Amino acid sequence: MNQQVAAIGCADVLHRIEMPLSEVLARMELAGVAVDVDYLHQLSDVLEGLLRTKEGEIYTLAGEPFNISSPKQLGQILFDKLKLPAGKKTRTGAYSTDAEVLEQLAVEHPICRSILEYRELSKLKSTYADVLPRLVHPSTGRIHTSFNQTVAATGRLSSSEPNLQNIPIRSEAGRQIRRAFVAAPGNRLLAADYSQIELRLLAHVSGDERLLQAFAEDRDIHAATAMLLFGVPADGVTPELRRKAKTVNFAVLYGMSDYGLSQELGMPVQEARAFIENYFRQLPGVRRYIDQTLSFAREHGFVTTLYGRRRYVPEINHANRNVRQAAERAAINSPLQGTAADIIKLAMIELDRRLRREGWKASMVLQVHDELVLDAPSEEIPVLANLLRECMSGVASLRVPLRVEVEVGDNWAEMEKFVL
DNA sequence: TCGTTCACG
DNA sequence: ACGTACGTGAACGAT
Repeated sequence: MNQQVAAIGCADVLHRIEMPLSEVLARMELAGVAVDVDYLHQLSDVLEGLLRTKEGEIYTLAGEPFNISSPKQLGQILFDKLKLPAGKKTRTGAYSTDAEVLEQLAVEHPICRSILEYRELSKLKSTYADVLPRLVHPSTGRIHTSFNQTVAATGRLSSSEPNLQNIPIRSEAGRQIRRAFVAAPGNRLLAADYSQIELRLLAHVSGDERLLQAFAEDRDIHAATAMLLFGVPADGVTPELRRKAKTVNFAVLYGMSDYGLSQELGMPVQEARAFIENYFRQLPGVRRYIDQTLSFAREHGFVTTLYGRRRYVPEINHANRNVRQAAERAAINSPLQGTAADIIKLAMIELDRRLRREGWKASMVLQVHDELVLDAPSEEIPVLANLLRECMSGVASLRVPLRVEVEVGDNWAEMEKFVL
């Protein structure tokens, strides 16, 4: 088995990453993370009240009660009874009622906004507020997730039972869930995340001069992209231009199509295509990287990360265009997402080794793809914060610096920048 | 068990 | 003419 692994260039990934990491993950799972159960029970009650109110609103607007959580019943109310214009269909041919559709219909009828709000609150209550307290272990008083090493095709970890990698943060109501994740008594949470790691890796692997320079100067990368794309000076980058550039940057990482970008930016396909052409004109190294990656994938049937991890993309030469293009997007994205996974895994191994060798009381408790969370005694925080930053930023030497942002707080929602 | 929806990076 | 962003896990309703 070792010979076969070595023969495909994965010896380092196996012996220097995955095998040592398994012990680190075991320690993290055993350590668990503290949650404030009383707070979650209160939050659940609040959500229950808000849901009841919202439910009544929706029944009144619909003229009858129905199961709001049933996409089928909801579709009948919206598209048959209220005669709202149906949008896209689902894979099975039913009219979609997802957030994107409801957002568009919100200008037509107030019930749509109410349903969006109901959905948000319902998600928070049923997936988080009601479930997390039941998963607190009776003897440790903490939640012990599983970090899965062999699930994600790119080399990322996944987390299950419960998934602690999708705890809400984007909405204000969602952040109330995150507040329940706390440090042990006398401790604080220390969190560090890689800033723009996938775009930095794109700069590294593509060698694109302007991208490299932007990161060397530690520029706001989306603003810098906006300057290039729209030909404006730094003080001409409006929030709107920056937002568009940010979308284009994400689109590149995901192997964009002109159609996909046009949908995302709400503009004609022609315009989106012009954006893309302009992007590649300004950043020719990125186009070369994409061309070379696709060409390699078509020839070999797989792509690799910086450390030799493979993602097989057998459908890269498929006759069906949709199938083939999906494989192409995966081939473009996987080396970036996968190298980022390799890098944080190496940092976790190094950090764990130092925590043990040097006798720190702190524990690594969570990993969320580009972020590590530690539960640490308050007195360890100042020095530990620097150790954490050094481990994460120093684990790989690339053509761009790996910037790490460190935060401290009493709970996972209310973190402040660590400054020393 | 599958489809839909939605939480995260 | 058509139409998808990459990677996950979980709850819920319908079957």
